[in-house]
Amino acid sequence: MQITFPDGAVRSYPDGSTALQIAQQISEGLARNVLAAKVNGKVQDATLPISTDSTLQLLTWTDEEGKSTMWHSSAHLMAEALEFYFPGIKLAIGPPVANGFYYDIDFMEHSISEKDLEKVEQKMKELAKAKNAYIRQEISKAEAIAYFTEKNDPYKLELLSELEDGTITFYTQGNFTDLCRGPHIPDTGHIKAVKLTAIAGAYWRGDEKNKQLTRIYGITFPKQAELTEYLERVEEAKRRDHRKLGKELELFTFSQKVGQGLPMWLPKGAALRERLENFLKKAQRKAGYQQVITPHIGNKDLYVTSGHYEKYGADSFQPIRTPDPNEEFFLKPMNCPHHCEIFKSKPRTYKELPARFAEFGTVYRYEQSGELHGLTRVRGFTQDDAHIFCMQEQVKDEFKKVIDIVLYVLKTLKFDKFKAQISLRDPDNRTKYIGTDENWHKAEQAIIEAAAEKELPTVVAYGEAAFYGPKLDFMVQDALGREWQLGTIQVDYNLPERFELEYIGSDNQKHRPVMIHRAPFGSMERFVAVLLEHCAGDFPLWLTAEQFVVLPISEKFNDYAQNVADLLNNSDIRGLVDSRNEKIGKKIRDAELNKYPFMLIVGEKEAENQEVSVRRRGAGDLGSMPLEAFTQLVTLAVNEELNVTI
RNA sequence: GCCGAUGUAGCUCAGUUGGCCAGAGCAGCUGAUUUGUAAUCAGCUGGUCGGGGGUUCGAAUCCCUCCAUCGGCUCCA
Repeated sequence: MQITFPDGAVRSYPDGSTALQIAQQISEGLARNVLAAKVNGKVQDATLPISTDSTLQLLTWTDEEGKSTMWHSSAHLMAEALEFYFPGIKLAIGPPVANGFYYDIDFMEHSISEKDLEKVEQKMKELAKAKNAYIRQEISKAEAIAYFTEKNDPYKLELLSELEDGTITFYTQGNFTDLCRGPHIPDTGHIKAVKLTAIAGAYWRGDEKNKQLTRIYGITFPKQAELTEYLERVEEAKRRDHRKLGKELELFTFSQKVGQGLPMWLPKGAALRERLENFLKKAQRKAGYQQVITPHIGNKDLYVTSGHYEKYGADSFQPIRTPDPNEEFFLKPMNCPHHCEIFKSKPRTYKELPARFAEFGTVYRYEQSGELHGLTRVRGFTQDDAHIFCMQEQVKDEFKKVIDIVLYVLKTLKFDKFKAQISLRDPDNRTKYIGTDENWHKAEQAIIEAAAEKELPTVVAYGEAAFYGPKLDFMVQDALGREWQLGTIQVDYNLPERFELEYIGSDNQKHRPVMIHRAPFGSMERFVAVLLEHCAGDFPLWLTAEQFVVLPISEKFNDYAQNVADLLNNSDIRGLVDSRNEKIGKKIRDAELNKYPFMLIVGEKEAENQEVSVRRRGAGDLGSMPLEAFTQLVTLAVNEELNVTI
């Protein structure tokens, strides 16, 4: 048979050769590293015979598929070790994930805590050393059912009941056999370093109505050094954690007395947020948006009309009562109903469309307590919201303009690695959504077409739409690689109908506008959180709280230092004086740690020559220069940061 | 909400076979020093050991409960 390699080389091998044998012929070293094989584009065991002409890619640790194969095999190894210590446990599923693997397990009468993990790790290493082969076995459904009936594992039996006879395989290594479609690494010997990272609860099949199983997360490596490196990366991520940086940089705080998930912005954080808001307001002004302001609460009727009451009423903050027993108000969970009423406040004509109402609107949502997370998931937050009311034929164009704003925001803040996700309805569960099929179809098409015309690389996610409409979401990762949705754009045909919005067309007839919801940041809270982790607290110069700090050599120069600061502040360069009675080395150290971008050191020489000695954070001494030269330096740097084309 | 873990000074952390008035570094305050590119020295202040209840002669330490936080799950208008 002819085997074609990724580099295009073609060689012949005896029919029935395995990928591992082929690797051995190339080199022993390669064979030792082969974890799996990609045959004709499909990943399979390296030990599986190949019988026809094929393309072959030998997968090792450097390939994503190689990694996930090893982690999948590691899940089996962990299961074997767990069965050793906890006989009778019931295994559910154990797949590889982005960083390692997990296994969901019903521990029955046993209980496990983090203290047990170490001995499980040890057992895994011991079993790995035995170099047990992962043996694949095709098995009939009846036999498979018999095996797991004997083992009394209801989860595997449930999985089996959904599989077709003739497609079922078992994998065995050492004393452990699992229902598994594979593929797996050749033997356990490849697993050299093991770390079990967490114990968590997880519902069987991801449904909270089902029993909660115990999920154990772990990660393995072919070398101890790689585990060490991985653990260092995790430590680095913790250093970038926005909760830690937010505290250190005094940006925001929480209080038990105020309540869970209710952030308070400290002076520096509030100033930062204000700069972000002004940055976006400016971009929006150019794009024809008008700022509006609406109250924090709304009458129950508003949300009955919008559909939120029915959908979320019971699970949200409960109504605010008044002396009038017939009156109920709700904290607003979103701004769109208010904006619909603004649209309705007077008769509209096609000439004023698109109408774009923008508001930094603070909303309140009762998120489950276990879901709250720093600034990324909170109960009270401010959306950089706007609603565009337009004619059907304007939808696509408006949508594209919004994409431009989102890209402008992301680019200016150097988010190069974002994901654009088209969130559509779950085709199997339409009851979750309000509105007609026809409207949904129109809205989904508008998004798909606009994204395509903007040549935005997108992924489609079914079931991720909002209950009233499909979305285009922009996702960015935090320091630990968790994905967060920031910017979002949504086309909505439903609310205009529910609110009976109308405009007079050029035909002098009444028409229904289409609504676009959009928030380029998403929310100020989440955006600042992700931005903090993205830049590790080193904000761009235009955004940072203090752009400079003047460091007098001794108290004798405090007056001159204050003079310098005042002059710079008057030219809209932000900063302050460190007039503490400390040595210059100490002041520099503190300034570096406080992430001030520029340190202006002033002593006798500078005072005499009316200059400042400039030190750039991270870069060091830039020499001394007149104040105007420094002003120019900062202005140029800021302009460059903000001069972004998309 | 669920599973697992954590909670000691503003911050980072010591302190468990239960036992003198609970410790350190940093920060803060006071004083000395008047300083040239990443930590000057000395003294001092600061804690209902997350809250409440219990066991005990005695609890930061053991038990119960509530709260908050962290890692996940479910959820996310």
